[in-house]
Amino acid sequence: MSNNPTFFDQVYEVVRHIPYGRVSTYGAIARCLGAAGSARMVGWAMNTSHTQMPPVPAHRVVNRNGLLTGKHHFGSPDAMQQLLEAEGIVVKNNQVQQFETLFWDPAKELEL
DNA sequence: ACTTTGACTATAA
DNA sequence: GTTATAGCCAAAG
Repeated sequence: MSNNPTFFDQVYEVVRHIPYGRVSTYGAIARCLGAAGSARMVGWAMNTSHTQMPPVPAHRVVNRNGLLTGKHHFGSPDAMQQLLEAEGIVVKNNQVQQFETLFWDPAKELEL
């Protein structure tokens, strides 16, 4: 158990706190961790999220435009969209509809 | 220890 | 509306 708590672990925890049927963005998560600007690190953390336990609902994390940028990193390129649709989220052209309504800001909902 | 990368974001043209 | 470029920062190779 030589795991040292890293930036990644913080990302995983925040992503797990994303409620059902909601989505968040990399920048919002990074900013919540006090690392505003490190949005790329959040995405990279997701890359190793599959090695984390419990699994991280990475499908609820999209880019700032509500676009499913990381869908290619799932088992199937459409897995992410199907997961989102399974939660009642409407996805069209790889973009989350009503994104601003479904957007869940950890720094606002979690920290408040 | 150094270089490359990467599921981003913001601004500019 | 798009495309291009720069900034960003921490982990992986």
